[in-house]
Amino acid sequence: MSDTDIPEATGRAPSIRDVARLAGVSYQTVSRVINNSPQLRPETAEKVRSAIAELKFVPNQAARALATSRSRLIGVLGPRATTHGVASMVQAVESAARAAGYRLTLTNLATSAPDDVRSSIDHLMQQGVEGLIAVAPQTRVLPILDELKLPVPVQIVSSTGVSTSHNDQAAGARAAVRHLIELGHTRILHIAGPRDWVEADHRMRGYLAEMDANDLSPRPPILGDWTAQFGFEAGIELLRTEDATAVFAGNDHMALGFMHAVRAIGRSVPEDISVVGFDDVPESAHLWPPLTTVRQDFVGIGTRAVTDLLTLLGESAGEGALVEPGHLRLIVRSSTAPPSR
Amino acid sequence: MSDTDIPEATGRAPSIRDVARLAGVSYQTVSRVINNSPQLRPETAEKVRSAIAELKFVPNQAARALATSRSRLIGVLGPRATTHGVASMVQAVESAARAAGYRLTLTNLATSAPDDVRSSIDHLMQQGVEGLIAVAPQTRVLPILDELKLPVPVQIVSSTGVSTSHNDQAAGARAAVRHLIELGHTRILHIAGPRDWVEADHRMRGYLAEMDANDLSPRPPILGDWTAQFGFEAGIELLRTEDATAVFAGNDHMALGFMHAVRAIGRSVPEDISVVGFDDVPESAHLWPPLTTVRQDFVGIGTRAVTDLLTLLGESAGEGALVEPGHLRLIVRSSTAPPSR
DNA sequence: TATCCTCGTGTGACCGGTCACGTAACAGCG
DNA sequence: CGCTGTTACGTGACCGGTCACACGAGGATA
Repeated sequence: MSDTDIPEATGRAPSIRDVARLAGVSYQTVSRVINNSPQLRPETAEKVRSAIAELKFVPNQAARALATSRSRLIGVLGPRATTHGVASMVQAVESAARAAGYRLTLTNLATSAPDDVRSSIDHLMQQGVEGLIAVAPQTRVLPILDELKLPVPVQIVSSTGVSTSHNDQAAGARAAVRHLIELGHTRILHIAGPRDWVEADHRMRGYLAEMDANDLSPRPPILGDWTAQFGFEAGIELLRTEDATAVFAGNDHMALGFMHAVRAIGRSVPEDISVVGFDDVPESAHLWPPLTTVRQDFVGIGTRAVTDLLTLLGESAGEGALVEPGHLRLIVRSSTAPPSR
Repeated sequence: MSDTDIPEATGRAPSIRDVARLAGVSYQTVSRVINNSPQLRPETAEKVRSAIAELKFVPNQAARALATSRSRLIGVLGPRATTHGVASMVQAVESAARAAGYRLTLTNLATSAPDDVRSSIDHLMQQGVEGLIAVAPQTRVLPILDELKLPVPVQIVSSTGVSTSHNDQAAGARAAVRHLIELGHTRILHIAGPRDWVEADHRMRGYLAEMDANDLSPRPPILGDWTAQFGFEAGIELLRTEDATAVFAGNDHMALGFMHAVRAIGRSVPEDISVVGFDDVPESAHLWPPLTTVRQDFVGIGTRAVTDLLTLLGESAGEGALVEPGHLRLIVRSSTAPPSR
């Protein structure tokens, strides 16, 4: 407001040198202020800060990245899915990353074909990401990730658990199947997720393991695509050919579609057939009948993936230490009951 | 493979000067190759390309952004919602942006409180985004966007339609309500979305307008939060106090919760009460009863938002011209029927 | 044969920060 | 009073690209 009303009518955005000139200091001092270096007289810092405010100066991240060779960018590789689980995990990743001062760049796989995967990863790498988070990757994505030998750390975040080590995912599936067994069911089917999803695989293995542990013979799982539509179609088919009293579906959507099929052929859940889902999407409590399912801590998993990745990046664990994501938990509602026959 | 097996054991990534040295040309020539300038002898280009391949050279985007003052970055401001609609739009935005050679950076609003919104937008601006896409913003976000006078173009993408001009959103709501009226319903309730969502507002207005146009007195809409849980609770309450034969819910989830409430008090859909939703999430066809709803072209809307933004950024419209997103369409299923009384 | 133009390529400066120093001013100390 | 150490700041080079321009070779033209 001293000499001109408009401090800078120019086209380009102000740089630290513009700020320095206005504040009457050197550009290095401005740099110190924006990095809050302790070695500054408070009055100097204040002068600079007001110059920054006056010019509406915003540090140029590209320049900073260039000078420091640190992009503070994390790439997210998401699947082509619009489910509650995936969206929750992505959001959790975003807020955790932002809280830690990292930016996020997002790509979604068009398909899981190797070329697509490679091109998505390329796109991320070209941006100079410092780390990669693969959200709920299909199994065929993993070998590609390996084979590419990326120069940055990669973290997998799936409901399988953050790292491949604690896959209590299978445990969740076993709990679901055990619940059915304890109710007295013996002829239990499994509608699984797509062949190439890690989650699908683990849940299927949980089903097989639990059946086996109880000396029940599992039926070969049907491989679906996570959609209610598939659950419906598979249900129509299965109910014609199989004589089962219970079904464990790989996710809530397929369970929903299956329940539709049960009704469509004039039978009912849980009187004629029990159904268990997986995920506990927010709608599951309100389906008809309310769905017994396995709840997951999507947010905890996503958050944990970021803290783990940051550790890999040599970031101090920081506040909050490492929070263990909540465990999988069986939620019993009314889609399951003892068999009537 | 000539002198050393490992072309470059060094720590830093190769730069155009490294490539130039290996190819025996100047760094400028390398720059021309990666920008495929036409003024190059094919053999020279080939030499450079093989050097690039050998060194696994990847252009540094930060340096490029710095030199050109173009970040080719688009910021996405998403709401805190994990719904199918939002996720679809974000994915559509992502693939359209990538196809046009832009990168994407993502932020999710923790809440719609002004400070949160400002901080999210700041975070995006600090990254030097060239444009902003606000996905399904709450109404209170819009004035903030205005007030901030951002130096970059902003595009809203909501099911309201891409720009504020073609909000056939209200038309979708009117079609839903008209459907109920044509079936013979007169006492029609509306469970709306949250007060501060643009979508909620438009759908509510559509409800009011259509009731009015048919000389029916609308009941004051209940403002919900998009969740099935709310639909359930509101249903329990409404069914006790109101004497209606039909309900138009602001989205499918609330409709689902409402149907749960209807059953919970021992009545049934559509015999005792008809229900219409909005969005047509993939599950709606498999609910019990299958839900009459209004389908939206989320992907079309998201894609269109990007092409519009790119036009604002002075990008040639490019191939594919401007595709008009599909219109809203009423999908009649079995949750609606003529009133029995 | 001198002049001009075009094509293909090289040179220096610059984008906006950061880093490693250099250097005044002032204190404490023997 | 000279020496060293610390504090608070300034200077030059550099990160890895792009841009404007320079320049030599060769063909067309006068």
